[in-house]
Amino acid sequence: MSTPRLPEKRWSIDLEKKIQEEHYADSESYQQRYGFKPTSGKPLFVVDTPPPYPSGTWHIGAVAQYSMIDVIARSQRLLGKEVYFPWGVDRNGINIEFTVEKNTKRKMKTYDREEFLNLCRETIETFTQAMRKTAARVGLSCDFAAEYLTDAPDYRAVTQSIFIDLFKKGDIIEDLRPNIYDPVEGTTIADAEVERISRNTKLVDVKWQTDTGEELIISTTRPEMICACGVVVVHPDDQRYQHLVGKRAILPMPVSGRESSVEIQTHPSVKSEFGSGILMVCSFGDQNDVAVFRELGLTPYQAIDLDGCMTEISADLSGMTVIEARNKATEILEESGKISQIEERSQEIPVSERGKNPVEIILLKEWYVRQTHIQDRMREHIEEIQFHPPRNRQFLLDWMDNISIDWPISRRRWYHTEIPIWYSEDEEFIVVPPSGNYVQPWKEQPPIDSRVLNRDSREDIGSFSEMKDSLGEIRGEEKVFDTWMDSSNSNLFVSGYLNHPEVFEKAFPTALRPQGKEIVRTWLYYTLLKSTLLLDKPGFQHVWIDGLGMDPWGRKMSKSLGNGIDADSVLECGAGGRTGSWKVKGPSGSVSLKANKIGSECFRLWKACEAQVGDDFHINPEEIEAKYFGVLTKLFNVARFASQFDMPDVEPTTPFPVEDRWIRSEFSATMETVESSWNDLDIYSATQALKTFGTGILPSHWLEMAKTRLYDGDMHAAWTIHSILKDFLATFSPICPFFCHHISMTLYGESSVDVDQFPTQGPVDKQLNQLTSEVETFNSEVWKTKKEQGLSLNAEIEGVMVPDSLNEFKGTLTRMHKLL
RNA sequence: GGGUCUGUGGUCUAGGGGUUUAUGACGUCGCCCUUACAAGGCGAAGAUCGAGGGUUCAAUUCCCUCCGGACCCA
Repeated sequence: MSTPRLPEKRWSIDLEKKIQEEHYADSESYQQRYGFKPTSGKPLFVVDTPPPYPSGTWHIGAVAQYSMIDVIARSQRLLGKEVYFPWGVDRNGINIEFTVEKNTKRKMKTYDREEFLNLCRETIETFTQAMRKTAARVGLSCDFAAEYLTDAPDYRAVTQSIFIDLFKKGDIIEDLRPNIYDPVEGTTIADAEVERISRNTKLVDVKWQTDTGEELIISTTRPEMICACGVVVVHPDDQRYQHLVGKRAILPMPVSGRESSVEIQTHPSVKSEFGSGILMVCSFGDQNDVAVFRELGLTPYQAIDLDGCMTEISADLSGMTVIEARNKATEILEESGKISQIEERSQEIPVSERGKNPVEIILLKEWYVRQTHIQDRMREHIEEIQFHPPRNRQFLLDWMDNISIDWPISRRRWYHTEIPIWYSEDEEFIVVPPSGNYVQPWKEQPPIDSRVLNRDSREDIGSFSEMKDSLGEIRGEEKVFDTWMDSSNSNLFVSGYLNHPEVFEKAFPTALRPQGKEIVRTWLYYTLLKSTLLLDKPGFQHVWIDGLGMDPWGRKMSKSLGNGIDADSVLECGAGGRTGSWKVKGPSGSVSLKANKIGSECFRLWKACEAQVGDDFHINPEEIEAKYFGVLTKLFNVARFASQFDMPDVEPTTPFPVEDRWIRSEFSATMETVESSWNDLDIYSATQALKTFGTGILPSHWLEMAKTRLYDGDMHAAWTIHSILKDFLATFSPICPFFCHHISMTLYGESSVDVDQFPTQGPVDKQLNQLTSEVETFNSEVWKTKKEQGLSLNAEIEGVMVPDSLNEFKGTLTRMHKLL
């Protein structure tokens, strides 16, 4: 008997790391293996990888999702597709600005703009490096050589070009509109960036008077906004107040530069049961106020300025911050006896997602992408996209039902893509750069081949070089884009839009958008909006929306709960014999979790097996190890066992014994399931099928039958085990690439990760497959009988009969169980 | 307050009107070092499918209400 060619007794994290490092060490062979070769002639499959946002450590839930995207990319290669699995890093945005502000303890706007941008770029680069390392460690087969950065000139140029195209088409407009504004960070934000937090506020019941001397009580949490009140409304069906309608209510606070009374009207949005049932509508206390103002055709008052301070119209409150003004207003009202009651209550208030600052609604001139007019067309396109799981399409449709205003895209920040526009001195004309340029209007002049457009009509007036002197002193736009304006091009960029038109033609709609469900309303929605506006096409063929990683008790992992688990700690668990331990805050106190070995292969296998796409998944390192490391050990040992027998050079031509025909037919059935699952992007089913076959029926039943023949050097048995194992490794390698690579290289000198055609097996023999459960049952019975009789499993046994239905298997079963 | 999704042995999961005495895995218990594997193998126990109603000849599966969880919105 020869020694196994797999010398290691079992799979280990150190072995895994060694393979991983070799795998990524030589970039030339790496690119040969995983680089995108658009001219290969194979059908293209472009993955719109979510470019991760570097922020220090990578979240374990995110890494789990990326590893599944990698499974898809690898399985598509296996199916013969030319896969582009890009590696991008999302580096624009307010987060990195905050990080720099925090690190240097200095606010952005106290810096020179250029100096601040450099600090951002340096900071984000260190985070980016750490991320690339984790990406390799978990086995991502991205095209790293073609790395794209969303803050790089080539990427930003695409964003700017798309902006100009949409502007020329009339899909981007400038307007003075109420905007959601973060006064602390000094920038406009979009609806999608607003979140709500619960906070205690004072609900003040203020006594108002009508012009006829009647008293009415109006409850408000924002007495400082009385100066911006445009109307007082009651519900049209509220019998208590019908006599008031049409009268005027006198503002209980002094105001300056405006009327001191407002009309009383009706509006259906009033909740009669809330407070007194009378509502003051201010410009702009909240979104409802905005809607009422628009519907009633009222002229808004500007009560808050860009610094978040009260304006002139608030008279005595002028110049105070909103909070100061609120307290002062309460004080003034109290002194003048106009408060009947103050109640503490908790209220949900809107804050900015990033800065957690209470937001205000302010009238500002901003840039918008028009979106309300195109919703129906978008829905038609969305119909054509295949969602995984199908139910998650609903997240998108629900969000779209709520779209009522256009998308504000300009921001008063710095580390973002600049709005590529210059204004003529008289503001009538704008200058835009030619497509493909990245420009920074706040510090540069327009490129010489820029065009001059009429600001309102968008008509092209002429070239900048010719008209230069007639424009007066031109002014570069200082504002930048919302980061989603960049992110929502990712599918266009990776599919070759503008830069590789010949690829784009074949690659769009982009094959796959994989993402988490928490950013459906932003990333997915905005991307689809753009493909509809720009190309009138669906942006994708498939959208794959995964669930969220949760802590072991089903709660979202977050810093504030202290229940987060760092990705590297899981991937490195077991390396160098070091065990992993985690302290996680559970619902009742801290819990210690321990694991001896996990690593990338076990981690990927766990995610592939544990949860269907779209389901939230609990992350517990102890469980990952306990449930899935054994699977690797088992498979490794099957391979190790096989590795002591040589594979015959050619398939034996003499007939195979029934047990070999049977297991090959079973394997064919498994391969059919696996192939169709990979085609459907169904990781779960593919993995389950492989696991069941590889750890169950193959070793437990067939191997036991074939053992003797293998030891005797039987060619049929050797051919059977190797041909199955080789194809098994190929189809399993999307899930555990390093594991399969190592075994296949050692045994066959070819890597399973290089297989680019789904292995074809012989036909399924239905009649043999029908005997499978009988074989399993019979084996179980014999094992059980031996146990009951106190016999060891390899002892001879008398009186057991092979049933007639398994007549064909009589010989092999008799030998296997040593039946007498 | 509203919407969407979700609730299956201790844990995680499959299934989805009758073929189900509900799948598999982990854990538990018992037995076994059997010429790949004790980081193994074999076997056993363990679930009135969240609760309550309804539709039906038949419900874990469909509908309603409630309870719990997640996400989103106002």
